[in-house]
Amino acid sequence: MLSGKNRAKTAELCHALADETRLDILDQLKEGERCVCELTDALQAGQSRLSFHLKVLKDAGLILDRPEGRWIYYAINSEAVEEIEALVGSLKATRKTVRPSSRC
Amino acid sequence: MLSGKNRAKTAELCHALADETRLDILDQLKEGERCVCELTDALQAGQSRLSFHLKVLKDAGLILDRPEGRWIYYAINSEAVEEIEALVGSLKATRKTVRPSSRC
DNA sequence: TTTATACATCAAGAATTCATGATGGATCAA
DNA sequence: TTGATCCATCATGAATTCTTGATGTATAAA
Repeated sequence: MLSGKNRAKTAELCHALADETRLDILDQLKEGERCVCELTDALQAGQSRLSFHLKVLKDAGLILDRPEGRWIYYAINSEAVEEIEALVGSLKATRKTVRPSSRC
Repeated sequence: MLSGKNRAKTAELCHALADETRLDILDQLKEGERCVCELTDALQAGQSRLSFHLKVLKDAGLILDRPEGRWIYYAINSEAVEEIEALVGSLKATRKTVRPSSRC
């Protein structure tokens, strides 16, 4: 069951994935880590806009950052992707039986 | 890669899952189909509020509805859950290699 | 036919999210 | 030290989402 923290965590993770710009970012990161300026080039998006979306992804735990000199490299956190995959999978119906009761 | 329609579809499905009320609904439907009035009882939520969220879930294809007399029974669409599970899974990093180039 | 129930939908406002441009800190090169 | 680059963050407004209460339709019971 999705109770308490799981439900909130699932909502947060799904919200992070519920935006095309963020999905584009993740698609780029699938190829390997990237810094923000590379992403602005690849995605034709403004810097502050990408920073905003990167923060959403990072707060949700979906990406990791690694500062190096002037740059900050972002990479997918595969553990988090697997976590949300499992949470989503847990939504599948368990019973195939007909409804148990009707009280309306 | 998440290109075009897949990206939009993923965003829509994830958006549908990015709300605690809707996750609560799905959690109820895991036990079997339910009508709206049963959900209002179980979730302590107003009827128009549930109708709103049920519509979001239905538009995304995550639930199916079956009218019967005065009632409308909703049920999880397991195919859609599996679809989004696969789409989310496709976000996992493919390369483990170090970044290929730096041009900033 | 009248009344009650189940549900969708609408209208209005509150809350949240997103985009854009500006500002500032940190790092590095000159 | 000066200037340039990379990035986060802030401020503002636009857009979207969510909640609530009201209205309307269909079904079924009285």
